[in-house]
Amino acid sequence: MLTRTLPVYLQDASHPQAQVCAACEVRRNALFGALDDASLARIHEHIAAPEYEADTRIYTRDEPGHAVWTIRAGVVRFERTTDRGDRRIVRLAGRGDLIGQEALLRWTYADDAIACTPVQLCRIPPALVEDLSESRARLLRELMARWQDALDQAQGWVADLTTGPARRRVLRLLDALGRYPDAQGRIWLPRREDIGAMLDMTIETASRHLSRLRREAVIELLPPRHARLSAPALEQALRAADAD
Amino acid sequence: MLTRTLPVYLQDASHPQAQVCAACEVRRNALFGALDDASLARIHEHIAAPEYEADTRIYTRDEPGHAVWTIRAGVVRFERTTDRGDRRIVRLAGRGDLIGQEALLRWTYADDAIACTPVQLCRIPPALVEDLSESRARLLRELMARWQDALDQAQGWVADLTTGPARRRVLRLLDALGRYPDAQGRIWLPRREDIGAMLDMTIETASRHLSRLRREAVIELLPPRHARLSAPALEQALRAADAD
DNA sequence: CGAGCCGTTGAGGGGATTCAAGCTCAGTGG
DNA sequence: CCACTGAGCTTGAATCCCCTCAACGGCTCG
Repeated sequence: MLTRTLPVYLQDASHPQAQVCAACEVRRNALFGALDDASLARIHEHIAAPEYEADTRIYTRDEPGHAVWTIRAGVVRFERTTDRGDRRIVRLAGRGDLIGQEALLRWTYADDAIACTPVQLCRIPPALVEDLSESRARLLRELMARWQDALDQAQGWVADLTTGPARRRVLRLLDALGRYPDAQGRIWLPRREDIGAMLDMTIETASRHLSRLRREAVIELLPPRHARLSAPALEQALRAADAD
Repeated sequence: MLTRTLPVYLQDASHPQAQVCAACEVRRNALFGALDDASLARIHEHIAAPEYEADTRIYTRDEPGHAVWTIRAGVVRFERTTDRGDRRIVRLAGRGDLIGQEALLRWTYADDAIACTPVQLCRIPPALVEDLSESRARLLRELMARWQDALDQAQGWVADLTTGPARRRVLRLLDALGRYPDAQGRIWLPRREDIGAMLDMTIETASRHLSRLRREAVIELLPPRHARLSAPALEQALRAADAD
């Protein structure tokens, strides 16, 4: 059955994974669809095809990334735990998607990856991809790092800025804005309408909470569009909001 | 002043951008920090250093990407408009960050990028990066595409699944899950607790809205963990929820 | 059969939205 | 100089949606 769909020169390849890879129905949509059959033949022996049951963990956040995977079947979810302690699912991935790309940078995984349904994967060692891109490796690594940073930020945004009551979301936004101070140590404070667009709340709710934080001496409003934060007060307020 | 910090062989380079690039204080953290001075000298003449005032647009969603930028100073926000018509800010970027990476794939931009504060940028044509990575171009392109897809999904998650009242968020989740049907045309339906973790709501709220959608014949619950959607009813319910 | 997990439904309270009024401030023109 | 205007922000009151707390039913499994 299977061999009838294989190119002739692969029909009696020594390694059994050769047939699995060459016949893979998602290959044309998957990462290694970009490779020709000859290149594929060189690497297929290093690729495993593990399966996971529903609700089993594929990898764990902060764990060193030893593999990147392609999803051949099933649904995978990415989870994070907020400082407040509650679990947030920040993304889903399905057939044809690539997961654990951090491993190509030799980074630790940025999320917990867990099977939602029974899943079939292709497990690819990072060295395999690195071997294929020998030149300008440093620039490419930098580029991939930027991409991963952006993705990490986007997922962190979900976990931090869309979670919990309005006061907590405002505090976390101020914390994030505190990382971009200007020369005078002030932060850029968005218009209330923009805060609403960031945190999914009305301008009235944003205004009420900022006013309250001003009365609590967490923030000093410096209109227009600027403010000064009290780092200790902010940290304390964040801990209080996360504790509850 | 400036020339004193330059390597000798660059001090009298013909193109003025040579000095700007070589002296750039963010260079060691920025994308082209990975390049040596010789490579940098070859490309600097193609890099512009534009500035934007606050609240001006750097690029627009769906516009063909003709450049990728590094942020030298200031804060940039990424915006999307939900189907419902409201504006959502899905990410911020600051000094040292790379924005508009889609352009390296010759894709259109995935978001509106707008300056929050006055910003100083480095504008890099995609051809420059492509010239530097001649071999295995297709695999690298595939890889970058995966990265961008993941980022796009993460930002779309913010815009779609964390916006608006609970009923709307549940509907959008069902719509997303509808893209991963199994062989019987059923979808994987998360446990109520997982729906809560995805949409930032309690299991009771998730259950109430699913029950209501069942009574409205939008969804047929097939416990455990599965369901069947009525595509037309779902679409109609989505439009109704977005209209309001 | 009882224990435990998962899901559903109800009652009550609290927080966010909605609707509305009034404020500051910059720009404009009488 | 000051009235006028409009944008942005603040504050209040009423409403509504969602959360909290609680009880209960179906199901699996020891």
